[in-house]
Amino acid sequence: MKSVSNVAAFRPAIASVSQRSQFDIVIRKLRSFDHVADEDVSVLASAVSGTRSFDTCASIVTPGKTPPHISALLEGWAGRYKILRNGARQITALYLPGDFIDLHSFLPTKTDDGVIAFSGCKTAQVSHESLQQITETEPRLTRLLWRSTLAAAATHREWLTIMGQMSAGAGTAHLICELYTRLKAVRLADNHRFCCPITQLTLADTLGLSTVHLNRSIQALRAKNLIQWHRDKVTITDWDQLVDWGEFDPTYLQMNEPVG
Amino acid sequence: MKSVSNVAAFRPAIASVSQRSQFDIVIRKLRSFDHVADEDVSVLASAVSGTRSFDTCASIVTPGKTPPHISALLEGWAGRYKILRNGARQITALYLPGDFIDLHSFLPTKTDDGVIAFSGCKTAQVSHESLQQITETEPRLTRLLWRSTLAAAATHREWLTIMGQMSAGAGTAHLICELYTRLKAVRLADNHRFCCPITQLTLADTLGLSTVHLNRSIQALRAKNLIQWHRDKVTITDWDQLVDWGEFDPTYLQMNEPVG
DNA sequence: CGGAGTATTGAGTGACATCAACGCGCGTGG
DNA sequence: CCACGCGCGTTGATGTCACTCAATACTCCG
Repeated sequence: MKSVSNVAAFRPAIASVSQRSQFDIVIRKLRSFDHVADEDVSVLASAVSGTRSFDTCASIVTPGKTPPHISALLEGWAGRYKILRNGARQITALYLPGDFIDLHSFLPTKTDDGVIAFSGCKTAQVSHESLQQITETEPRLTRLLWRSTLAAAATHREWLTIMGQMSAGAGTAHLICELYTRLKAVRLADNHRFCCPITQLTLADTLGLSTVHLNRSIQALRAKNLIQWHRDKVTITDWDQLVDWGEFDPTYLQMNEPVG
Repeated sequence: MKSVSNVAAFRPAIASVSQRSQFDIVIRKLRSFDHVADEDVSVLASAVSGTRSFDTCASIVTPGKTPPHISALLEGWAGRYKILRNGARQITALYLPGDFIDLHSFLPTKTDDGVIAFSGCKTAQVSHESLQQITETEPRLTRLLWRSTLAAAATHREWLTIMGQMSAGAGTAHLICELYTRLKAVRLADNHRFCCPITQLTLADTLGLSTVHLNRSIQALRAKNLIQWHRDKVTITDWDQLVDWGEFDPTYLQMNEPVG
């Protein structure tokens, strides 16, 4: 666990034009699931009360504390994690731009896990009250938001399969396919290339591997000419084989458009 | 994968008195999360269109097929699973009496996993249309159902932590604690004893272990005098130590009452 | 130019998997 | 009632994937 300097910049409560256009990424994400009515877009966008910025390694949600609002990620990568007594850390979710981070927190749920920024991040906030109101008056939008939490749960199940049954190499391939597919859905990746701002340590904690072994798994993928990985630039040089090796089937991501 | 003889017994669509009392277990489960209004109980119970019975090893949801209705488990244990090319099976969820099995299926989600009965099971059905209607007119009940899917997601994250970071023995201890706690919440367990109708093979596929190693993990727990396990009867002889060894914190189960 | 963080490599160890055999309880059929 | 077979639990021997420890490179940054 790194230091936790939370550089939060509160904005005025009235959604500005620029704020709204930043929020587009969230709409793009929701549209990747299904058609979204313009009216629902308006309702959701106007529910945003402000944005916050986080430095790398800043704590977005502190373990054990229920945040006073729900957040959607506008920029950067973040992740949910849990720490065990021996210091081991498991990343249980990776949040990419457009993802809701803790949509579940508006229901009086308790969690003992935290959310950390893996790169510089910006989030948009919606108050619990606003979301509660949406569930009262906007059933269609409510179903859409519910659905986005269900897609997250399906991703959890896929990761369970990776960790329980797949080899380190296959799991790594699978995760790379997932990240590319999710980024592409919000137009942050294309041509089998994407920017991966997180370290191998983070990826290792996600896959339940040691950094050493993850590194060797990545190198095995390189040796097979399936990927290139230089600093934070990842290029998938053989998508079909990577998909095959990782047994990646994007069905669980619930997207309505094909991948390529 | 065993044979799949689906002995389904359809009942008339009008909920009978006995059917309604069977459905009580689902209400008990929902009440374990939060207070449930009597009106919501009525609405939900009247949405039940019938029950079905399944033999051990019967397929409750066939992989790849979207079921025409959603199901809640009234009796028996079931589980969601995914099979890989090499035949490896990962159990991604264990369903106990009172749990909704595929509450997510009413939203047009696709899944390539299946649900299988681990013991004789009975389910109650609610049509997608009824559930859709509930989301239109019953926001409070909708939030409650949403919440139950969020608790399932939190359980997935806990299992990710088990599989990624915990030893086989600690993970086994954790799962035993979880099962007892969940069963106790619906009054199917007490006094640190419960009936576990599933085989070690199933538990091993849940924890991502081989049967041999799971068996040795269980025996280690026995040797420490933490549990007794004879046929399908499990007795936790030292709850505090089992909780400690498995680092079990029931927070993620979202229950509003203490455990003991 | 030094230092911190990250990536990479090597060597040794350990946890868990695999393979194989045996016991045990239970249901079934003779 | 017993013989048989099947599913499941248990045990031992052996193999291997991934972890740990440790050291070295690379890159960025001050």
